[in-house]
Amino acid sequence: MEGIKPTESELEILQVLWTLGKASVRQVNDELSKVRDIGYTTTLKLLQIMFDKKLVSRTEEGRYHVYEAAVSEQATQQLLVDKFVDTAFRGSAMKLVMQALGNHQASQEELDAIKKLIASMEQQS
Amino acid sequence: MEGIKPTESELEILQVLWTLGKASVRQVNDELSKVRDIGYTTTLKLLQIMFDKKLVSRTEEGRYHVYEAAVSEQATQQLLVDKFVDTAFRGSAMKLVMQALGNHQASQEELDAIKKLIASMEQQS
DNA sequence: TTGCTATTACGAATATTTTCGTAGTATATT
DNA sequence: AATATACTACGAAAATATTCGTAATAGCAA
Repeated sequence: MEGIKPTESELEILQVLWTLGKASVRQVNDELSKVRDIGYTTTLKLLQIMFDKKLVSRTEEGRYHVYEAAVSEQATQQLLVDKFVDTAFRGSAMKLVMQALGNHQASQEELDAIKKLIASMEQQS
Repeated sequence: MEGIKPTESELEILQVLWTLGKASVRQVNDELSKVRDIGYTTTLKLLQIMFDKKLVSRTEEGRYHVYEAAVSEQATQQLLVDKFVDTAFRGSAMKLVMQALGNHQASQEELDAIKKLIASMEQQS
């Protein structure tokens, strides 16, 4: 079903599409341009490549194309986390969790959510 | 002080060096070969590139070189996590934590360690 | 000594990713 | 109608990462 890892640039675009839902090349490019220098045709080309890879879908809306993410944020993030744990943490997801947890600010709500998740994990075993 | 992100292949090599401590090109190559096909001169070249980038240091031991990681595992992982959180989780480390936590096995010891860490974070605020 | 082996240096081929120029086409504007 | 504008398609340049071949050198074995 899944399995193809987006490149950095492709991920950037997916972020935009996950936020906007549907978007024209122009809209995507406008969003990217807020963050960094990028030409219109670069964005276009990326979307075309992603279309070939089936990372995005598109519909002809009149004369234009409207793009949409074809992979879910959840599934993609899971894929990336899995690979990342392997390459950067030698397979230890918990080391990653500790590292991420230890070096970033977390609100009480977030901490509560994690505690709840841990509690539910302890149930199972 | 730091800041340069290793490529995938470079990270593979760092993993080996973090495990072995010091190692010759031959030793590093032997380790990599266990995992995937890679020629000796490829490993050599990578180590030379990493030496230029100061990711590894080396000493002349007789006629050959002995390499050693010049960046710590901790610091490198932190760098990678930071970038990863940005590109894959739009800056939300907690989303990463939840995702990693939710989809991997964790022993009771690991869960306890995380609970302890969370408790100490709650203290601070 | 002569040849075999293990090593380093280095250039360059290959592969991958990112970027953009140019051409073609359709719509809007004057 | 002529021109300007907004888009798509596509090839290819540029940038980055990976791979390996070849040459030079030093030690070792015969």
